[in-house]
Amino acid sequence: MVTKELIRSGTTVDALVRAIADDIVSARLQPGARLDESSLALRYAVSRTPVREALVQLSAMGLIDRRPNRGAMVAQVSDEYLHAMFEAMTELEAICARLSAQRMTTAERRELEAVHQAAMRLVHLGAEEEYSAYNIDFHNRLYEGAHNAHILELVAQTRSRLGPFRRAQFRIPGRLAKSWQEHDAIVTAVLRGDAAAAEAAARAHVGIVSDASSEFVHGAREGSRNQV
Amino acid sequence: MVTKELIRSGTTVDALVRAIADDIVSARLQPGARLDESSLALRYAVSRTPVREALVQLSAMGLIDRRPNRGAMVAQVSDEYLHAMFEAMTELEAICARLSAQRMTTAERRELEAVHQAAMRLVHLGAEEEYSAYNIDFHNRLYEGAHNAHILELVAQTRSRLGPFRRAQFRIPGRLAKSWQEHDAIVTAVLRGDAAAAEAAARAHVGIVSDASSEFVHGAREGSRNQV
DNA sequence: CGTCAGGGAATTGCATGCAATCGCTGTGCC
DNA sequence: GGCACAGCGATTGCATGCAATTCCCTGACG
Repeated sequence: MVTKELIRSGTTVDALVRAIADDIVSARLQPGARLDESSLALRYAVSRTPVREALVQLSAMGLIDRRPNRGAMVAQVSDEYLHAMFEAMTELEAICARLSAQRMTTAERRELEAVHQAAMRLVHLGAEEEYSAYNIDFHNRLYEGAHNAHILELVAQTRSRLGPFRRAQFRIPGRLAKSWQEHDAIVTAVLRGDAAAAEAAARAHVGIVSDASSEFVHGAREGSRNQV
Repeated sequence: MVTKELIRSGTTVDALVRAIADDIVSARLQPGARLDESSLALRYAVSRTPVREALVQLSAMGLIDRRPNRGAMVAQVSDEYLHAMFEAMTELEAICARLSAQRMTTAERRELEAVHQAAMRLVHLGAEEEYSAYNIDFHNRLYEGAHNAHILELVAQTRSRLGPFRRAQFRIPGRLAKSWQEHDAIVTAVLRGDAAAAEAAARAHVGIVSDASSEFVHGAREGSRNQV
């Protein structure tokens, strides 16, 4: 393992959290991998103290599991818990869509539609990378449109924990067009201020994403069963 | 400030987290109060290292705010954010009620009804303390009946952060009977497996609790306005 | 041959010490 | 009289060292 330069923007601990979280979300560190303090300290050229604090934070985020006197490991997410997170995400998306339909300002609605319409081009081009960026932007707008800071936090948390299981969503053929059409249904309902329709559309949308990701996960795991 | 004996069941850090969190939730430590590491270390007769780790955890829980090189203070919750938390709680309760109606096992349904029916006596007696315990039990059963571990976590988090603002709910005259009747509507719907009715009943119930607590908070603050 | 007890290495948990940063106060200048 | 800057005290941030716990390996006994 090569020694890494730590980008110290802010405190050392924050930088460590970002670095390790990134390694986990990007699957460079796989679930179950042990994280011993000395190695991490050596690797990032810091002492064990900030490493420990970073591990505490990562544990609070749910990205790692820490047991007293037993060290830390990348969180093992059971199939059951993974399903629970996707289900929770579906519910949160539905709530945000409903509240967005009720509460978005005129400016927010206008921008949502603009971003969404602009993305139609990406579908035709089949630009997966760019569409993925738009997809994140689109959902963030729905989360923020709900005008509820706490729900925004719950969403952010759940999303970050789902991070390791979200890749390759748009690799499935035809997924881009389907996603855009589902977004379109949400946008239409939100613009009309139709809360019930927005909620229903959001629920249908995320449900499909969940299924796709879930299948991917099962494939990648090659049938192994894990527990929390 | 008197030195406290720390009940070390588990690790020192966990005990510290529990002790400090309890002080915050029980309002012995008021929002905005500074938490300097040396004082806490002295007070609980430990070194600054475990205190720091405890503060990191409390910060992750949202109970305190920590700024680099500036120390920690008990979280200042703005009225807006407080409202957001109550609204989020309403949504979570609604989800749990709906899922409980769909998913509770026969045993869970039976126990829910038994606990609920037994509490009728407490209403007649006006036993606020005991009713409060039943209330927590009742809601926990709904949260667990949803059979979704992640949503359970989101609920636990939100509840703990709402802790400081939840006291004295049942001091309002007639609140016990009203609460029980609202519970009754939820129980009836859940037992029937009527998801929509359960969700609606839960939404109505928590909404009222929120209002009651919110009023209490405003009174206690004597009109002072805070920010996150 | 399997099981259990004991000892040692490795790792975590906590204490302590030093360096760095922040905020406050006092002084000088405009 | 007010504002800016420098120095100082206090507090946080990080490094290091020691104590405590766990885990694993070895060996003896059933």
